[in-house]
Amino acid sequence: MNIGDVAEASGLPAKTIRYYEDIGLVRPKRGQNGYRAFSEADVYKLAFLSRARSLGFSIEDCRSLMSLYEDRDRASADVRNIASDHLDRITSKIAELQSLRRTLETLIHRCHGDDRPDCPILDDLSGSEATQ
Amino acid sequence: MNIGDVAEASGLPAKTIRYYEDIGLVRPKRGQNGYRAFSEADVYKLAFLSRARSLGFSIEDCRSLMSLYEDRDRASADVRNIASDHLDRITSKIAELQSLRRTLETLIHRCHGDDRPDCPILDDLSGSEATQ
DNA sequence: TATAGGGATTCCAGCTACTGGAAGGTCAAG
DNA sequence: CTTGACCTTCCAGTAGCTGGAATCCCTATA
Repeated sequence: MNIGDVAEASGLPAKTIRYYEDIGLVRPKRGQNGYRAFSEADVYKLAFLSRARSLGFSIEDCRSLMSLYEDRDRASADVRNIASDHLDRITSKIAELQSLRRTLETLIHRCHGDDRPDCPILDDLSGSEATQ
Repeated sequence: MNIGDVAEASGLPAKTIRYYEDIGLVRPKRGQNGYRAFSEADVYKLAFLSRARSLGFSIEDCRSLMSLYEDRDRASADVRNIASDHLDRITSKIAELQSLRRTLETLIHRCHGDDRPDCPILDDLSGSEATQ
């Protein structure tokens, strides 16, 4: 299979697939013409990567998950740890963004938003008023 | 004021302040020794930037906010628009992360997390089961 | 057979917003 | 005069791609 077909099958752009090869996530063979020749297993791996990335796992997480996936003797706890850590990061990111949102909502609410020049948002940013 | 003092006063690392000068967010004068010589206004600007960045505004947002801040005739609506757009981005990011979190929670919950090799998380990633 | 197109290849650069580090200049204290 | 803290510039790297240029390969049609 050529890269174009694999791109379609895995849902990843060809550019991304080349990049994944660069960083050693997949190692397709090469045909005589120099084209990458992907096996079914490669396509599978790329689909796996696509799904894992869409779940927000980092490339390094994906690398670990892939090697666990390929290790038929791994403990499911290892996988769960990676996922749990990821979940924790997501949870704190959500909390952080929610706090930000509350602050912004307050500021926006206080700003009359017309063509007068005085603006509580800028006042807050400049430190002349304490918010948050 | 030298960069070290400004760093302390504004809460930004010296490296970051130099970077902000590079990209034209501040333009401190220079002393005879080549050191940056920051005015009170510069310190003010940097504190403004620090606060805006901590609220998650992008550098380009900050650039706009700063120029609005310096324009005594600007309409508060302009500021409010930037802040509202930012709020919208934050809101959708939160929703996205929450959806991710739900999926991950489900997967983690289904994984027994012991030293047996079978793992629903990897099964999902490999596409052998439909989740989400 | 020439050519046109659609793919494939490599490599280089750029995105965001810094951050680390090296090599060196400056200043104040002792 | 030396020491150490501070400052300078410049280069490279972070994450994860993405765009683009120059070139090559394959297939089909005139």
